[in-house]
Amino acid sequence: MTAPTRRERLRTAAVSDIKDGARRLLVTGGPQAISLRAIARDMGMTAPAIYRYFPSLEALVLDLAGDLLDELCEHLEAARDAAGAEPIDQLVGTARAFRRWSVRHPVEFRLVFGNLMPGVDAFPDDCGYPGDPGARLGDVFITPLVELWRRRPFPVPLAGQVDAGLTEALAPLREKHPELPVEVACLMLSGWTMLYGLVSMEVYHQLRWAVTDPEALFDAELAAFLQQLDGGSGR
Amino acid sequence: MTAPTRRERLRTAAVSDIKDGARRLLVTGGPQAISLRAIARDMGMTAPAIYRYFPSLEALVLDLAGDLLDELCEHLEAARDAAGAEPIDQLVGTARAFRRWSVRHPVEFRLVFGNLMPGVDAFPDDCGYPGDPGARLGDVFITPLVELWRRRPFPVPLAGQVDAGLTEALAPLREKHPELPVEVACLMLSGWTMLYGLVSMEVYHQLRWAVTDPEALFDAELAAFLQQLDGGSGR
DNA sequence: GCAAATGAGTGAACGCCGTTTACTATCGCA
DNA sequence: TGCGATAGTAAACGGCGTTCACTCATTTGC
Repeated sequence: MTAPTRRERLRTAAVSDIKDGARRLLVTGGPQAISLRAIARDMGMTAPAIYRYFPSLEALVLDLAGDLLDELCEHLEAARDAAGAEPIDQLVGTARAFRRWSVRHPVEFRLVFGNLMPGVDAFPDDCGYPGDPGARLGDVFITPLVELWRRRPFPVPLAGQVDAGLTEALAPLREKHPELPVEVACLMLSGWTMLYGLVSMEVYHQLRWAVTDPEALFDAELAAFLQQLDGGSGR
Repeated sequence: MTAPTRRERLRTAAVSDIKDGARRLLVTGGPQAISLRAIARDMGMTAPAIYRYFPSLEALVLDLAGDLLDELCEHLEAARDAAGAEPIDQLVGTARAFRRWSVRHPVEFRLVFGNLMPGVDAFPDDCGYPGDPGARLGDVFITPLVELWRRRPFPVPLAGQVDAGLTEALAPLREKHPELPVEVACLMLSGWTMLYGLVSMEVYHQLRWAVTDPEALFDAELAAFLQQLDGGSGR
């Protein structure tokens, strides 16, 4: 690892200037407002210059989405680490942080999770390799849950009710966490579905017909879910 | 109601031709591929002619989204009515039909639920007035559940655990269905969250990292939810 | 039956956009 | 000092939504 040359410094500065401009446009005008010409205008440049740094607009947006996902993951990891040593507290903190970030950054949430372009997606089909941002997001939630199960296996609902077909269908998830019984994997997915469903409905304003304060609903559903993981510990 | 004039017939025919073209572009190229010029080209016309029928591209897409939502609702109502007289069977049929339609029409699902443009949304903030397509979608699921509760109130989880804040937050939903206890309203929302979350994750390919066969997971989660509504009936 | 009004459609234009190409000036290194 | 790599430019192409002035057929009212 050698010191970056002057050229390299200028280049990375330009790259981050471009991405800053893209994000500014994203936040003020939505994903559609990101355009090479507008970014270049803001920087006092012409549009073709950006092609020295990104092969296309789509590549730029993809890169930006990756940064945003990283930012979200750091936010979540910080919240988890600040929540104390109890895995269940870590789950509460991480879930609340996920909602908070999403509600405060609705446009960014849309870019990362909204499947706006093919390829811009927090969940690539194959997110197995280490360092993959999708896997990183998953791990923030999975790690405390696995630790909770390791410390004190809780009485899992539906024990023994999961049939062979579902067991086989869950193969990708189970390969990554062979230590978990299939019922726990199932419970985990159900929790993630609830979390993702509630947050995206709130971000997209699809709960207003039913609920005035989405946070109250979120906290209640979160508590109900965690109760399932808390086999008679008397909390 | 008088018979439509020749002019009116030609006009409605042109309108539906335009929307057919828009949908064809939507299905083959995604929401971004809908363009006035492409629609006009397919019809052997020029783009400005479409402004005789729609005030803007956005209005056209909004109209198309409304049609698609109606189509989905009809699909769901047909499935519900075909599921027999038992409310719980109706819920199974409707939920499965929702997943089926969404998986088979992923681009349409995206246009209706994906919040692509401000205003294109199955869930307007105020969907109270009768005939509203958003309310119609809700009713397909709510009606059987209300009927189930009317026939045989089931032991509801969390009975008495819902605090005043959540009760107040659920006001919009409860005003529409005052006969339901707040715990049932809460359960209903939790079911819808699961349904919507699972289906949109499947449509957006955000489950591939965990599951090979999303239908198996869907059926399992659906069964687990319905079990909560089925207080000891021994089904 | 004929003139006026209405409606549908066209072509040209404006200002956006992504992207490519050819060209120029600058920077870093030998 | 000179040379290659790099960053930037201007011009152009084709596509887009939208507006405007205009033509032509159809309908309507007298």
